[in-house]
This record gives sequence, C-alpha cells and structure tokens, in this order.
Amino acid sequence: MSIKLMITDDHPVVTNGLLKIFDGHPAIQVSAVFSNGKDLLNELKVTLPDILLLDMNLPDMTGMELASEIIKKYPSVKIIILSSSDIIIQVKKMLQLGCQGYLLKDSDDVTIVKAIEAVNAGEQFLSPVLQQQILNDLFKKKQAPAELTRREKEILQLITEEFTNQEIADKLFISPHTVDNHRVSLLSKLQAKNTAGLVRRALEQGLVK
Amino acid sequence: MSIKLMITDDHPVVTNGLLKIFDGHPAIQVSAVFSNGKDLLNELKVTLPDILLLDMNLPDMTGMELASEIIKKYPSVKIIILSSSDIIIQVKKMLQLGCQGYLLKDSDDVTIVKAIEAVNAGEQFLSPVLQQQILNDLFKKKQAPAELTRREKEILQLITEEFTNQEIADKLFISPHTVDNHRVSLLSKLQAKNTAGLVRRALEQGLVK
DNA sequence: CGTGGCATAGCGGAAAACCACTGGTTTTGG
DNA sequence: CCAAAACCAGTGGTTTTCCGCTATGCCACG
Repeated sequence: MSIKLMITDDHPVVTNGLLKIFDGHPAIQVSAVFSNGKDLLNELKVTLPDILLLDMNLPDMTGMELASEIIKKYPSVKIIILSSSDIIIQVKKMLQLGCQGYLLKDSDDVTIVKAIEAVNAGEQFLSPVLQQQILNDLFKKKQAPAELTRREKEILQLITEEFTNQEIADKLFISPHTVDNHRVSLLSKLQAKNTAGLVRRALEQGLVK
Repeated sequence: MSIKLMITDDHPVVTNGLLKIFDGHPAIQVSAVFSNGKDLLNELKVTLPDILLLDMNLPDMTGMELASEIIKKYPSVKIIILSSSDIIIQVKKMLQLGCQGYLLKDSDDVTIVKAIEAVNAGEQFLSPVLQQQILNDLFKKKQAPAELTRREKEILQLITEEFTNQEIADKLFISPHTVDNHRVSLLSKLQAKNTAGLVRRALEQGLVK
C-alpha cells in the first residue's frame, strides 16, 4: 500500500520540487496540493491523507493555528512541518503540539523521503541539523548564576508553587513579614517587577524544582 | 601533554573501576581522587585539574551546589557529571549550569574515554542514551491544548511579561475590569490559584512567547 | 433563527502583593 | 574574632489581584 500524501505550501517552486521528488517514488502518492490553509481544511472534510506536508508560512493563517486545528479534528493525520526557519523555539512548539516531523526546506531528496517513511512507520523525524542544534542549545544557555541565598531560593520555590506569603510563613515557621522581605530581595535580585516576573525568571533560569 | 584528571565519588567501586580504565590510557592522568565535596574544594585551592569527574550524590553536598561553586570559582576546570540518574530535568540543569559533559555510570570504557577526550578538546559530551531521550522528550509532551480564546492567550502573554491589569487594559484599549474577567477565566481554565500559577503553566505549556 | 460562546463592561469587598522604612539576631568567612 | 551577610520581625500605607455577581452586543453554527 502506498503512502497517501497531501502538500500545503504557497510557493510553487517548493511544491513543484516536491512533486518531482515523489515522482520517482511509487510508494509515495501525492493526492493533493494546496496553497493555503482554507483549501486544505475544506478538502480534509472529504478525504484524509496519511501524511501532510505543511508549510509554516501560509498566506491565510499561521502554521501553528492550522496544525493545531488539524491535530485536534483529525488526529489520525500525521503532520510533517516544512519550514525554512530553524528557530529552535518554533521547532519545539510544533513538536510539542503533536507534529510528527520537522523538515528544513533545504533538506535533500533522500532526507525528505526518509522523513516521510519514518513518520509513516509511526516514528518521528527531525532534520539532522535541528537535532544537533537542540543538543547544543542545552549547553549554551550558561545562565547568569543569580546569587540567591538558601532562604530566598526556598521561598522562590514556594512562590512558583502558588503559595501565598501567609502560607509560606506557616510552612517555614517565620513571620509573613519576613517572607515579604525575602520577596522584595528576590524582586530586586532577579530584576522582576512582580510575582509574574519572579516565576518567569525562576523557571527560565532553572532556579526551581 | 597528558590530560590531568580529578575524580570525586564516594563509591570505591566506581573510583576503582575508573582508575583501572585510565590505567591503560597514558594520555589521561588521574591526579587525585576524593570521596566528598569538602576535600575536593580544599585541593582545588592548591591545584586545578583539566577535567573533573564529579558524582552527583556526595555525602556532604549535592552535585548541583558543588558544580555551581567550582564553575564560579574555577571556570577553567571542565566538569563531567557522573551519575546514575537519567532524569532529564536533572541532566538539563547540570548542563545549563555550565558542565561540559554528563555520563551515565553504566557507560562503557570506550565511551568514558571518548567523553574525556571530547571535553578536553573543548567540545561537550552527553551519553548517547541521554541524547536520544532528550529528543524523544520533545515529541512526547503532547500537552493538553488548554483551549484558550484569542483574547485570553493575548492577556496571558502580557501577564507573563509583568504587566498589571491596568497596563494591559491600556494596551488593548479595554477596561481593566475586562482584563480581570479574562484573568478569572484563565485561572479557571489553567487550574491555577494565582498569578504565579498562571505564569508557571503558561511557560510550561508553551502558551506564550 | 435561536442558542451558546466570546468579548466587553461594571460593581464591591476581601485578600494578597508591593514598597520603604527600622532594628535585632544568627551565620559565615577571612 | 570581627565584620559582613543573611535572616528575622515589625509598622504603615498603597496598589494589585482575586472573586462573585450582573449584563450587553456580537457572531458562528446547526
């Protein structure tokens, strides 16, 4: 049985190139090509492909929105994102959304076919470049230490766990005033403006949990 | 020039095993072995190794604390964490702290030597198992979509950016009361108790930025 | 064409957070 | 052992958030 594929991309150059690639692969059958999200959604009401090659930058809606909707409505359709953006955050987001693959547009024929076969087999696929980049990302961050005292870390932890000053005070057997004081120090040290900022920085800098 | 190595681990079995491995590698010279953090810190005041093999679970202090301090005081020392824990969060934390490698204790001789050589050459090294796990991690999350309306997402974003209700209202040309209402919806939908919870969930679920 | 979800707006009151002080005790490191 | 840093506690006041109400206009979907 051949793999039924749909392509959505508003650049004819890309779609033509893809079509040419799949021409030589009888196991991969392109059942439809669309240049915008709306057309795709309409077609999906009628037929579902095995795999959908989806561009991130469509004229009528973002890839995020589109992918999100498709995943929700038609969970059986496997989505491979086709993008020229290698921004890690974006890659992560799409994968966490539930896409099965993420291909860079400069991928060669072999890689693209490999990706489709892998995803069709129930695996995931990530452009090798991106794999490397994600690993590097982990090392790079080297966040500024942000010198917090033991007590401050402890209280920051509890703040992110949604405890109020009063609750924290009870837990640590100190006065709510003291908790408040630590809070002020934290705001200053982390250069935050309010609780939201504290939690944000705490999570971003891995100071908690 | 040979690589000067220090080992810190409170399990004789582990250190003995390591020593045996390095016996066969003249390019790697073990200059000292410690069984706790304090002894190590004392020695570092006198001599610095090229690379430090550091156990995560020491009797007197956590690997986090120790690594953090060493990185701050002696940034030239490269640290490879030696741990039996493959908990991804912990791995990430150590790497972001600035450690150059993370080895699982069940790694074979070849891998360990490879790691040391890589780190000595200025690269990073991660146990292959962990590399795979981190990539899988990205796909797995499949977070519950958390159905937020456009407005709610927008407001959640601004909350995490430390704006107050009043400021958000000004920005969106709506009443502060309306912002407050959306906030209540958000608290309910995300099952958060307060602003801290909102920000935490927003970041964890990648709903912002 | 109605029903339900969304966005808007408002009110009032309680709770929590924010801010700037002062001042005492304990811990820590050189 | 001394000084600095951290921790604790309090006063007093302002701002913001939290929560439960009510209520209206809009629009999409069946």
